Amino acid sequence: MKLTAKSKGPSRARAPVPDDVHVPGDCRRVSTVLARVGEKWSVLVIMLLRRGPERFNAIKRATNGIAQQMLTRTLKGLERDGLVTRTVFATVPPQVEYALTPLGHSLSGPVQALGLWALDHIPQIERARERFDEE
Amino acid sequence: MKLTAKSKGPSRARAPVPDDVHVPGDCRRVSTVLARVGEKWSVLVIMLLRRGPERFNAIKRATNGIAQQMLTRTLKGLERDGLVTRTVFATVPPQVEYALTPLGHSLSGPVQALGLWALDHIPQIERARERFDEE
DNA sequence: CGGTATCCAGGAAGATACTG
DNA sequence: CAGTATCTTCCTGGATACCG
Repeated sequence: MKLTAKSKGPSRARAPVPDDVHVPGDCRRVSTVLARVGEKWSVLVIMLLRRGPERFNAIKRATNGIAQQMLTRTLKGLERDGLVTRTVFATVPPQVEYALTPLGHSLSGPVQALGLWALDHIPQIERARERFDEE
Repeated sequence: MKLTAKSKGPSRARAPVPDDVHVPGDCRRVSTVLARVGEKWSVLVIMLLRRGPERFNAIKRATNGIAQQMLTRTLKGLERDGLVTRTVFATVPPQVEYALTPLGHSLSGPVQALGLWALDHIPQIERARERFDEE
C-alpha cells in the first residue's frame, strides 16, 4: 500500500496518475510482507536469531511451546523469503543451523520499532478491548 | 486472529504460550498487535484514515474490492482496539464516520516504516521466493 | 447508507506418530 | 537431531442475501 495515498478505483480501469501515487500492485505485495510479520512465530524467530545463528532445537527450546512442525514451517517460510539461511552440517547426529541473512537483519529493525510501540501501548489497547467487550 | 480474550482449548489458533520460563507475557501481547497489523485490510484502512475521517462507503470505495462484511469486521476490530472511532449521525439516510484516534495515529508511524521497508525490499523477496520455488 | 445473517472455501495452527 | 506424514480444529476472508 502506498502508505500516504488515496485509492482510485478499479485498477483495471486505467492509470491516470492522480496527485498521489497509489499502486494497487505494490499494495498487494506489501501486504504479503505484513502477513509474514503477522504470523504467530515468524517475528519471534527473527528476533531470536538477531543474536546469532541457532540450531533447530535451540530455537525450539527458546520459543518454548512451539510445535515441532510449526517451527519447521515457520523456518521454511522465512528461508523462502530470503530472510533466513539454513545450513546443514554432515555430522552424526545431523546438525542444522539457521541464521539471519542481511535482508532478515534489515527487516528486524522496523519490526523491532513496531514491537516497541506495541509494548508501550498494550495497556491502552487492552483497556480499550475490555471496555468494548463490556457492551 | 481472534482477539477475544483468553482461549484455553489446546487446539485453538493462537493457543496461549505457557506462563513460565522463557517467553515473557509481553511477547504474547505484542503478538496480538502484530496479528492485527498482519490482517489483510487493517493497515490499509489505518493508512487511509490518516488523512482524515471517512464514511463507510467512502472507505469501501477506496479499498477497492473489499467485501462489505469484511470492512465491517475490520472496522469493528480497529474500534475494539481503540484505534478508530465510529460516529453515527442521526440523519436520513444514516451517516457513519470513522476516524483515527490518537492511538491509531501513533500506530501508523511504525506501520508506515514497515511498509516502506517492504516497498524497498519486495523485489529482493520476490526473487528469493522464485529461486526457492524452483526446486 | 450502513449495516446483519448465513454459508462456504482455504489455510493457519497444532497434536501426534514415525524416520534417516 | 531434525525433520515428515497425517489428521484435526477453527480462524480468515469472501460471496450473497436481507434489514432498518
